Amino acid sequence: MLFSTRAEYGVRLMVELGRQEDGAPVALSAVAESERLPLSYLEHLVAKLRKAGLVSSQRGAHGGYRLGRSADEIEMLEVVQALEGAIAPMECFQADPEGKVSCSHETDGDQACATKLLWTRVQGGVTKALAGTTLAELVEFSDQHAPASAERRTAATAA
Amino acid sequence: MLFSTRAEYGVRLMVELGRQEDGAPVALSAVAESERLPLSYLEHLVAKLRKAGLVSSQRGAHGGYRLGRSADEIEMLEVVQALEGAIAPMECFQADPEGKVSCSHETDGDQACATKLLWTRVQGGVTKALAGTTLAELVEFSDQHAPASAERRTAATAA
DNA sequence: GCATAACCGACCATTCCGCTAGGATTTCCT
DNA sequence: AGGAAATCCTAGCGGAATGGTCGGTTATGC
Repeated sequence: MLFSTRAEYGVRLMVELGRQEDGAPVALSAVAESERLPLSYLEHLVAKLRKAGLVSSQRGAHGGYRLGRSADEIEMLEVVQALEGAIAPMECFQADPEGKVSCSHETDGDQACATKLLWTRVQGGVTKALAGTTLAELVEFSDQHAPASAERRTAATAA
Repeated sequence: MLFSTRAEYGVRLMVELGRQEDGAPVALSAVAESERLPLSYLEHLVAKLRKAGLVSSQRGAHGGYRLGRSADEIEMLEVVQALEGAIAPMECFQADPEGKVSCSHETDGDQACATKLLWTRVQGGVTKALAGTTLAELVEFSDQHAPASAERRTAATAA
């Protein structure tokens, strides 16, 4: 498994927030209910998203969370990074912002273990996929394939 | 971390085997020494590679391991899969051979959670990177950047 | 027959994952 | 003023995976 459920749950959470057209904050309990995820676990995840500035919060009654900025300005790389930590294919692997990578096995002047070539490509593949997808895309996809969710959320209280 | 040290060590092992031009089998202890990896742990890893047919073994004195086929016919996707198991970005995610994906959240007729779009892209990115790299490439890279390793191996006994 | 090596299975310490619990704090509504 | 509703924070916990170790068995060359 490349990623843990943190990324899965967190992305679901972000999509749910993105579906809210008006600026009204969404309570975490509503997200937990409609996505059927444990509320107290979501609290931990949303904390990471908040610290990364991807969501903003409003405390107190009728409070909740909203996106930190417009959904089409949020690329999923940021989201996954906030949830899972820096993305590296391997323990020894560290990439600086410019995409340059370094490997901790490169001690004693010994440059470039052979695996570096491979992990660099993998790293490139996954970051490209993540950075090339915006939250807005996922929200749109979600609206197309599950337009009933708005009603589901209100109907859930009756069930 | 996308992958564990299993992939790292296992790939290093494969590269080391690939550097052996003649068909002579390489003892695991030699690999362990020159790569400075724990021998008994390597045994477990090489077992997975053998079961996948990526290496063949010769038992007894002067035995060891050699590549199951030519290095340029081994794509790294196979290697990593053998070591880490099926590659899926997420727990709920399963891809059949044709690349079609299914998500376990798609129960009760509910098709396609929004995250599926994202994970499909990620999956594509990493498998493309892995499948597009052959062991031969890594071996060549290794020969270029650390041509001293052959001498290092024999000199290691003196050190 | 002995050294060398591949094999195999059990175990083990540490860390991570997924989640719960319990509280404190802020805010709205009446 | 005083709930109720919500975010926030810290601590813990059971289970699984990680990254090994160890001891023993089998096969093979010299």
